[in-house]
Amino acid sequence: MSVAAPPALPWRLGVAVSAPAHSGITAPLSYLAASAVPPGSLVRVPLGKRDVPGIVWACAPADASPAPEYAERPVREVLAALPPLDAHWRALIAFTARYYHSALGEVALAALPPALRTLDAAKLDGSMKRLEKRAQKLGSTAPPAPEAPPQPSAEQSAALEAIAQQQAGVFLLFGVTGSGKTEVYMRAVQRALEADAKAQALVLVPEINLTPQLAERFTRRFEPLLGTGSVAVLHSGLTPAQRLAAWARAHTSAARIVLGTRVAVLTPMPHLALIAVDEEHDASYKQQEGARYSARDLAIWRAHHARVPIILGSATPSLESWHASTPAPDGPGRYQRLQLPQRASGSALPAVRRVDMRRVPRGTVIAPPLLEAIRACVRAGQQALLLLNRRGWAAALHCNDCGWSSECPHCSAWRAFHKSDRTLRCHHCGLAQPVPRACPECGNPDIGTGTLGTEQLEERIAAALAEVQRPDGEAARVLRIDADSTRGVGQLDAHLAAVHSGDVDVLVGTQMIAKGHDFRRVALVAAINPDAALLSSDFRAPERLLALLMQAAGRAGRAESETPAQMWVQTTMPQHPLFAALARHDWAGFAAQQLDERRAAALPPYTHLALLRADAKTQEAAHAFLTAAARAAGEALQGSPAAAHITWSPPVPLPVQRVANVERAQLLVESRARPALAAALAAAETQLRALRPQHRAVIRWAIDVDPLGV
DNA sequence: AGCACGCCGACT
DNA sequence: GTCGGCGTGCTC
Repeated sequence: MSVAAPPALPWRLGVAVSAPAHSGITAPLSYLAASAVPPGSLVRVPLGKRDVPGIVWACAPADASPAPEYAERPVREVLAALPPLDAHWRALIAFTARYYHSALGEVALAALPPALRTLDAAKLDGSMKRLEKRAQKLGSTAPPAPEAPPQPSAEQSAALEAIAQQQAGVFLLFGVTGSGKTEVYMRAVQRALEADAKAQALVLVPEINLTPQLAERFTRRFEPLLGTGSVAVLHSGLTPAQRLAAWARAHTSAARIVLGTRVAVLTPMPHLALIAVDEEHDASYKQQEGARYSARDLAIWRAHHARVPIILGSATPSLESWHASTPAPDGPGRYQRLQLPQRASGSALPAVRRVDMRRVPRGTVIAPPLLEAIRACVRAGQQALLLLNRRGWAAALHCNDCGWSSECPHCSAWRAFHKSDRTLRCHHCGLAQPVPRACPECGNPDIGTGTLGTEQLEERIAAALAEVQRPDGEAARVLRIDADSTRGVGQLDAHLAAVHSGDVDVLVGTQMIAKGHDFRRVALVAAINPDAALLSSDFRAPERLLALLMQAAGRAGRAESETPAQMWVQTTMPQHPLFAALARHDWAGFAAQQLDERRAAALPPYTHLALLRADAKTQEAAHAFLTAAARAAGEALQGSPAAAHITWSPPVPLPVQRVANVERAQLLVESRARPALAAALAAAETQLRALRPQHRAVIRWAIDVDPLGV
C-alpha cells in the first residue's frame, strides 16, 4: 500500500502584478506556493522571462478550486520583512481600480514606494533592519520643548466642535486665505491622536512646493508631543530611500501623521483616524497619467470606509464640494459646511481694480495706471507681484512676409520663444532648437512675436522701473519665478528667500507664485492677461481662474501695512461676473451662479462625465476606434436600465491634437446617474479591449473618469 | 509595460 | 555574412 505524496505546492495564490489596463492583465494572476501566504504580502513572481513584484490578493488550498488550463508557476519568494498590507488598504486599491477602470495591479504596485518594487527578500530584510535601527536612534533623541499653540478664534473653536461631535463624515472647511484653516487641521489632528495612542492622521497638500512649510509647522507642533519621527512626509521629490522610510513608518504605525501630495492618499495607515485635504479644489489632486484618480475623491471614500472624519479645506471650494455641502430643502447637505469668515490677522482683503484693456492702445502690456501703482509700491518699499500664466519670452514667432510660424514639427502647437537660452521650445514634447535669426523660409530678418510670456514681462517691467528707486536709494529689483527659473535644485527656495528678505521689489511669475507661499510684504498683486484662461473650452475655466485670482489676492496685504493692499486685473471683459465676484471677494455668490448654469447645461455636479481616450497614428484611426467601441458598448447596454441615462458624444481631437507625432482623440460619456455611468464604462472597457486587435493604428487607449479639462 | 521573436538595411 | 531597426504578441 502506498500513500500518495502530498503536493509540494499545495497553496494557490492570486497575485496582483503591475500591467496597464490595455495589456489585458487586469485581475490577479494565479501562482502556487509551498505554504500559505497571507493576503497583502509582497512577493516576487516570474512573469514571462521577468521577475516582478506582486501583492498577494487571495490565498487558498490548491485543491479547493480546479486547476486552470495554463501551467501555474511557483512564487519565487515572499518578502516577509514587510508586514502584509491590511484589508482596508486592499479595499481602497480595489475600489480605485474598479472606479477608475484601471488594472488592479497597476494601482496596487504604483501605490508602493519605487524602492520596494526593485528589492528582493534579502535586500528588503536589510533595509527594514536599518530603518528600525535608525528609528530607535531617532526615538531616543529628545524632541524639542513644546511651544504653546495660538489661542483658537471663536470660529475655529466652533468648527472644531462640529468635527468633534461626529465620529465620521465630510466637513468642508470654507475660509479665505489667512483665516487659519491649518490651525483647524492641526487641532483636529491633535484631538484625534489624543483619543487613541495608536491613531494616525493623513494630511494632503496639492503641491510638492507646499510640503516643506506645512511639514515644518506640523513637526514643530507635534514632535514634542508624539516623539521625534512621528511626522512622515511623503511626496515624489524624495530620494527612493527617504520615500521607502517614510512609507514604511506609516505602514508600521511608527508615523502618527503622514503629510504628503497626491500619492500619499494610497499610503497604508493601519490606524487611520482623520484625514485633512488642504486646498481641496486644486486640480493637482487629479492624476493625469496612468491610473487617473482624484486623490481628494479617494480620500473621501477612504474616510467613509474607515469611518473617520475628513476635512476638506479651501477658500475657493470645488463646485462639487460646494454643491454637496449646500443644505437641501429637506435637510442638511451630504457634507457639513464650516465657515471661517475672518482673516486671523484681522487685515482686510485687498481692493480690486479692473483695467479695461479695450481702452488702452493695442499692444499695451501694462496699462499706465497699473504701472504707476507699481512704481508707487516700489517707492514705498513694498512688493508687487505680477501674474502671467505663460512661460518663455513669447508664445510663438511668425514671419509677416511668408507666413512661416514656429510650429512644432511633432505637435500641433507653437513652440515658444525662450530668450534666456535663445531656443524655440515646445512645451508639449520638449523639442528645443536654436532660435533662427531670420525667417527660415524666406530670410526675412524681421520675425514677429505672439503673446508675451514671463521672460519678456520681466524685461519690460525692469525697463519701466529703470528710474524708480526704493526707499534706500537702490534701483528697483525684478525677479521671475516660473518652471524655467526654478528648474535647478534649491532654486525655488533661493528665489523665495530673496522675496522674503526684501531683496526683490517686483516678482513676476506664473501661477506657481499664487499658491500658498506667504509673502508678507506684498502690497499689490496684478493679473496681467487673465482673459487667456477664459478662451479655453473647459467649462471649469471661470471657476479655476477665479480660484487662482482669489488665491493671488490672498497673497496681498497679509501683514499689517499702512496702505491698503491692491489687486489689479487687466481685462477686455471687465463686466464678466467672475471679475465682479473677485471685487466682492464673493465665492459663495459666484458658486451659486455657476451651479445654476451647470444645472441648466447638465454639467457636473448634476451629471457625471467620463472620457474614452485613444492615441493613434492618425486622427481617423483614433476616431474610428472610439466610435466603434462606443457603438458596441451602447448596443451591449440595450435593454438595461442604464441605457436610457447614457449619452455618447462623437469623438473629438484633443485641444492639442498631436503630441510627439501621436494623434489624440477623446469621446465624452455623460450620465445623470453614477451606477449607469459605471455600467456604461464597464461595457466600453470590454469593447475597447475586444476591438483593439482590429484597430492596428491605435497605440493605446484609456478611460478617464471624472475628467478635468473637458 | 517589458521582453521576446522576427524579418529587412548598412557595416566589420 | 551579422548587428540592429521596431512591428506584433504574450505574460499565471
